[in-house]
Amino acid sequence: MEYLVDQRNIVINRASDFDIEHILECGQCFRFYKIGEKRYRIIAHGRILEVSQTLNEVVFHYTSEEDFCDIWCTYFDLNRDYATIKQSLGKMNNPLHLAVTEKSGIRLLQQDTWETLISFIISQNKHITHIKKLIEDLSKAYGTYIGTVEGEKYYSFPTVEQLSHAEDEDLRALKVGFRAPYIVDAYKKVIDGEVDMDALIYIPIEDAKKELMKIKGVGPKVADCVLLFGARRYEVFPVDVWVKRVMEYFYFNEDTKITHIHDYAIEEYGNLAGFAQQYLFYYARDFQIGKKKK
DNA sequence: AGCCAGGAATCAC
DNA sequence: GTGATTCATGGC
Repeated sequence: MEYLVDQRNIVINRASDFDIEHILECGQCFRFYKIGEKRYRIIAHGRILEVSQTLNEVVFHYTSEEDFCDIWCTYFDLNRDYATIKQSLGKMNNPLHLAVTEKSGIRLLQQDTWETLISFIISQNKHITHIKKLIEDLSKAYGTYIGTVEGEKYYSFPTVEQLSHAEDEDLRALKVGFRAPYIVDAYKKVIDGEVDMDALIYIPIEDAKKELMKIKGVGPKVADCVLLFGARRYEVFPVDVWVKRVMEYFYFNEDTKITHIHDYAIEEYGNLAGFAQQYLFYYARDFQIGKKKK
């Protein structure tokens, strides 16, 4: 996308298929804070960024042209043509058309694989609000101090090395509960090379999934999330409670096994499965699709 | 107040 | 191999 440099702000006019609220609130990332209407503070790649959006423009605040080109352009996936993706998905069937229309500003962030691994290990059986808190606490305890904005101190997500200083009991003190040994197993296997995070980007998708599932506490769903949100493997389809509900609601009309939903979606959506999943997930969660009323 | 959460390990058969 | 139970915690 074309952009302007305005002092320390980068301004994108007529940003297409970009809604900062959709991008951040769709459940793919956790380290962001809403500080106003369509204005967010984001912690990523060891930096603090603010993004605001109005009808005509998106502004990346307090950054440089260098960081915008080297980091944020990639992070926000700005060079991908989402209009074509949505067009392809939208004409597949009605539910997808509905989801991509309603959540038209989603872009899949290119996040750090290590951060997504630990984040989604933590995510299991938890509400998103609590996941965000735990990741923030983990960053405060083991990450690097980045800076202070409006009296608030911010810390980067801990590296493998930094997190390796946390023992099981330290992690339990941070209230990660039964996930503590999972986090320990993750950094051990990454440090000793038993799990190669860098290879996830290019090895065959089934091998990549198996590689991640060597780690205790990493099953099919967490592995798929790491591959989709960190390793930009768009051919996966993570199935969580919301995706299960929305797929049953729109496609199956009865209780359906997760494995069947997964295999069906992979077949149906092909190399756009990951994108389809994210539109569906956000749509389902926002509108509480398929959730039992009290 | 109690239910449930962007699941996975473990156990029972 | 499939299905039920358990796990730790707190937001809603």
